[in-house]
Amino acid sequence: MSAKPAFTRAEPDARRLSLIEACARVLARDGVAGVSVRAIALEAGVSPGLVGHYFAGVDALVAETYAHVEAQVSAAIDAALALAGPDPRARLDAYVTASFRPPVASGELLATWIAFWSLVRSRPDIARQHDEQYAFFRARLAGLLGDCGVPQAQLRYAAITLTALIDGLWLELCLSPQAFSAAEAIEIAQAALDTVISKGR
Amino acid sequence: MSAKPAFTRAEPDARRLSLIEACARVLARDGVAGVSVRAIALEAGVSPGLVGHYFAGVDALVAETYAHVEAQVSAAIDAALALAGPDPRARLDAYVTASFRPPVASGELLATWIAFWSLVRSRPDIARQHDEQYAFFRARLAGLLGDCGVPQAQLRYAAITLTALIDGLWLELCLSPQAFSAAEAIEIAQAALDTVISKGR
DNA sequence: TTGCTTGTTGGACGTTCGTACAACAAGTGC
DNA sequence: GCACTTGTTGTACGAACGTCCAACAAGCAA
Repeated sequence: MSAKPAFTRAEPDARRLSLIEACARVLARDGVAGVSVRAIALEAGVSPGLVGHYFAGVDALVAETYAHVEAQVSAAIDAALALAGPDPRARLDAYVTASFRPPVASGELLATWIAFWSLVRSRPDIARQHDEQYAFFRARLAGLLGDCGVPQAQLRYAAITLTALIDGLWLELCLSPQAFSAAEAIEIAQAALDTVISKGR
Repeated sequence: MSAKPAFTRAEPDARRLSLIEACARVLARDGVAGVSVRAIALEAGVSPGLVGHYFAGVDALVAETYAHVEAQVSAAIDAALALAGPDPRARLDAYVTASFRPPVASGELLATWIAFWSLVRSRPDIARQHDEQYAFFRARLAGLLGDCGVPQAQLRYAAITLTALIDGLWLELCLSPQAFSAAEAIEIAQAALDTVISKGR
């Protein structure tokens, strides 16, 4: 008679991933306040002790969850870029459009971002992770802008400007979706693109 | 022989205010994770039970702290506007400049904002408070823009755009002050002002 | 001075937290 | 089939949490 196994032994990487995904779900459902070792273990269908076996603490797990979710966001944007083809301006438009549609713009994602932001000020390692992430955001956008003819000397300002604008629109859109629509956010961001690109010519 | 009083009885409004200020200090020092009834009471030099006597819970206290801190921010901006005199464009410049200098742009303030944001998704009353607050932000900016000649038909988009840009710059400036400087943020925001205003003419 | 109102205290209570660890069992190599 | 490694469990522990409330005392009215 074969009894059901008491647990299944997973590949370490797979188990880490399942815990990270469980953390993302808890953040999406209950926000920062709902995150705890036990809640995450319960969500992952795993005993509480296992969380400590893979992560130094909740903070570290949140930081890795942010990195994982951010990688998904980047993948979604890269997919949109690939779909847009080679035309530089079409690629920028695709970047903007993808930024304000699911899965990038969503209240569930916002919870992960906020949880991560709340750690930046007190944890130097997480501050560094944040800096690297946003430097990457700006660098990717600067590349797209350069392809559209924005001169090198203006790339830094242009990238900071558009990253901040998109970030601000994204944040307010996720926090209160009824203040303005995703379509309006796209329209606004593309108008800003027009200005930045035409100025550079 | 007059012994030292065991406690001093305060005006209800004054006591509420001291608790709100203590909450703001705890948020600034320890972030969202450090906020608890006991920590706030200790910071205010008051017994833990008193917090429950004035506020329904930590969430309500955080919401009122946000409102209070936001009122200080608005007061700082209004003071900058008053100092700028009557010229519409000078007033807009003052608005932007004040937005990126202390006390508006500061990591301590950010902690209060993040704590508040973390409550928006799960608490409908706090979501409403947020919506009203940002509607006010946009309305004030729309007023200043209208004084600069931006036509009525474009006021809504212009206000959304500039609020989002300033918000995004402010957020990234507070999170990682070394990515770009306050002076650069001011320069960027004023360039955006130029564009929006000249487009309207 | 006396009595009343009520802001305030401080601790009890049950819950939940993160951590640690001994025991267990799944999978692997031999 | 056996021993070994180690991923996994489940619990115990102390600390910290929010809530509650009886007792206390400051300040006011009479």
